[in-house]
Amino acid sequence: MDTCLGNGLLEVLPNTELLHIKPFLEKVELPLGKTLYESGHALSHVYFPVTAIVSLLYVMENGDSAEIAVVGNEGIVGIALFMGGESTPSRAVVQSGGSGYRLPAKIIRQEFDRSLPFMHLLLRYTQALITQMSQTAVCNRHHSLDQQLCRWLLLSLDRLQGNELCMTQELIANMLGVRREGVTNAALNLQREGVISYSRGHIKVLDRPALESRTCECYAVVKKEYERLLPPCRPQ
Amino acid sequence: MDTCLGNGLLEVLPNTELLHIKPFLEKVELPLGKTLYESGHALSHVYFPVTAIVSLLYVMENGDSAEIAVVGNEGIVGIALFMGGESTPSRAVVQSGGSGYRLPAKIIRQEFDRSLPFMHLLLRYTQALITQMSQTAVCNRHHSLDQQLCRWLLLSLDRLQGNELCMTQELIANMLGVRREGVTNAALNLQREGVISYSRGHIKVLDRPALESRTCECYAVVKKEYERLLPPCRPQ
DNA sequence: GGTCTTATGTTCGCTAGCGTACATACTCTG
DNA sequence: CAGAGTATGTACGCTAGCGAACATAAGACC
Repeated sequence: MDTCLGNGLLEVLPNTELLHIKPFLEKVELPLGKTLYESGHALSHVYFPVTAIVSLLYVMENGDSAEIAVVGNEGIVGIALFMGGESTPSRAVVQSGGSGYRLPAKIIRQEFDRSLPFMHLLLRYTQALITQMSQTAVCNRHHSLDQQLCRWLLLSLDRLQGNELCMTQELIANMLGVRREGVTNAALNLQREGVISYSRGHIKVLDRPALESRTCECYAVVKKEYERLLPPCRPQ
Repeated sequence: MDTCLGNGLLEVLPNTELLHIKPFLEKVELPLGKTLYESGHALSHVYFPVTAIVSLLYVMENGDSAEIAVVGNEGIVGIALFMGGESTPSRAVVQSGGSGYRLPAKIIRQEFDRSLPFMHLLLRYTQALITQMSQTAVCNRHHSLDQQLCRWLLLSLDRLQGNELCMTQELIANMLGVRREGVTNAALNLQREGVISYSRGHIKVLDRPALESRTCECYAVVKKEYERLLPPCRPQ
């Protein structure tokens, strides 16, 4: 079925609009660790993740990094292409391997300018993304590593099927911009309480409500904003 | 002169586009502390600051706050109106009193959808704003209060004429999301070195290069991105 | 089955920034 | 010019998270 592309943005797109870009949509595998674009480099495609999750992260001069936002099958990677900048000072890395679609830069720009519904959809998504970025800033400022780990797990979980994710503590530390030992500590706390079980890169979430009760308000704010701005299914 | 509106976005707008919105542009005073919009409330206008500076900040449930970004005469306040969300989970507060223009929600939406040049301009600005937000997240994660104060002073300075700004340490602390005492400390350091002089809400920057050398890379990243995305003057 | 690599756990001293409490000092107002 | 209010300076103990060094353990590879 054409309607079951697996990416939220593509799925809510009216059929006429979808037909325009369909010929140029290319299914791609997005293996863990793959860099979709590099800071300052012009983008060649936008990506619509399906089962993959992509992290937008900023890498500092000294190598330290921090995640700005995360994109899954609800969104699109490469907003700079239709926003007009061609590039951003951040990097996009596949945080959880999977599949997705990509669309050449030229096509997305054409369609964006041509079709108001398409444009409005992408802009609403962009606004949701902005909220996520803002909340990341707030969270980085005010909340504990424990809380942030919960938020991060929940955001990732929402973008996956199932309750398991493959991710070493080292990688999570990179995303959160903290020490690996800090993540170990926070993860142990959660494990001791039976909220998750962790083993060499495999995290199983055993008690999601507990995770939600331990995280800060940031998670709920972002989630609510995504729900408000992005209707869950294609209009009939 | 029509070309001397004093707001960067309005000034680079082609004449034909400017004529469309001119009748609806209303000059307004923006006194210090005025709230232009409140978290979650639908916006009635967008604002184009001229001599004022506006802070976008998030206020947490417990009252703590954190600045997400700052907007001066290079930008526009209320992007949610054309991005499609109508509201945001943040608040816009005048951080430095002055003047500006405002435009009714309906007009900005109309013009945005009608005129591609106008749309592209606003979207490029929005991308610059996104960079500022991202960098705020990074800075909150990795940099010291001293560095962040320098960044904040520079960002504010860039949006003002002259080298003086009116701002108590209490207010700066609110923006940065830190304790007032922390700001006192950082400001004292700068004062001792002759970089600034501080007196009851009046900050004079005595040595801007010194300020730039003490701040983190975040300031330069944001500044460069604004320069890249927003041409400095109206095309002839 | 032994070795190598990678992932996770543990420890220790250190520092930035927090929370709190209070001291000073400028400025406005009566 | 005295007193109130506001802005800034100072001090002290506390904690989260850092940096570094090292210990254990689970797969992976031969």
